[in-house]
Amino acid sequence: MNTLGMTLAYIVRQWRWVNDERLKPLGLTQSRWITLYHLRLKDGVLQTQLARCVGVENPTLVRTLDGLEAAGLIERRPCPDDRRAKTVHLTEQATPLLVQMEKVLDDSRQQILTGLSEQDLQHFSRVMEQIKDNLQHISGHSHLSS
Amino acid sequence: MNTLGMTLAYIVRQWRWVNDERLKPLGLTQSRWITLYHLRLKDGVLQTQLARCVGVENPTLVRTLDGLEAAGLIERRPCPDDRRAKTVHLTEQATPLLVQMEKVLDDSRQQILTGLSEQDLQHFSRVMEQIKDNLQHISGHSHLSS
DNA sequence: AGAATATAATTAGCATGCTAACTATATTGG
DNA sequence: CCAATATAGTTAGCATGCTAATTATATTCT
Repeated sequence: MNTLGMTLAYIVRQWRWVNDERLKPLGLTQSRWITLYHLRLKDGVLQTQLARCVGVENPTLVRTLDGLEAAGLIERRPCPDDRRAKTVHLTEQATPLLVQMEKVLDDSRQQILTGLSEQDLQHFSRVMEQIKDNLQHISGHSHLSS
Repeated sequence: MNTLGMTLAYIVRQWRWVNDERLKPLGLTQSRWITLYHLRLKDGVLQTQLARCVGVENPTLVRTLDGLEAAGLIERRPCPDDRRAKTVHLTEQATPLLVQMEKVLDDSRQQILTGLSEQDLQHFSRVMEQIKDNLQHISGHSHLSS
């Protein structure tokens, strides 16, 4: 029956668990890592834009950023063009962490996708994209930017 | 890069959102539905076994069952063989709901998987199973029973 | 210009996942 | 038989997703 959806949810939870476990020594969690990952691509974006990239709602990102700011890994600066807005920046302390983080998560990814050919993964990704499109069509929004 | 994992997580959240939205009129949520679904297959199981089927930890299930019990959809009964344990049972009030629920979620599923052939889905499921196996190998546990 | 509306960030509070620690009972080993 | 250990259910508290409502500032329309 709907085993597909349930299995998918289970995989996502397990994947997060593995990542969280391995990021613990670095003082990171998966949600923090994802945010840093997107920040590295677009340092200095507005929060709202960052939330879109990460694929979460604004209040969700606010809390993640609070944590990262407290940990000294990012900085929020007032946006000169718009006094409501803030831009988000990586700090220097973040740089070495990013490298280690990358390595840890590449390892995880490789282990998790062991035994799957490039072709398998391409097919899998195509199906995922179709499902994502269908969902966005249903729900109306289209959160994710990238 | 790790877009695969992030896309997967996003899909799961969106899927849940769609289901929750549509189950709202029935007073249900996805987690409650999943629990009822498994209960229908194995009415009268022990909580711990049910948690395994659902694929969540015991405390997570406890809270879901609290909600379902308060809504009059399930019943916890003391287990005659083991005074620590309880068995979980669907109530009569649950029966009509199960039918409606099933219909709602079949519709969702069909919409969400629109445009994908049987073959696509089989391939997709094979890859999912491989990923699940890899994750279970990494994390040591093997929560999910079915 | 000024009123109405829209947008950026935040706060508050809910849902659902988790681990750690507790209580009551079973089971096992000396 | 009884002490040590294991197991079933629960509680407490954290993480991370969400929506609704707030505050401050921009934008738009008359």
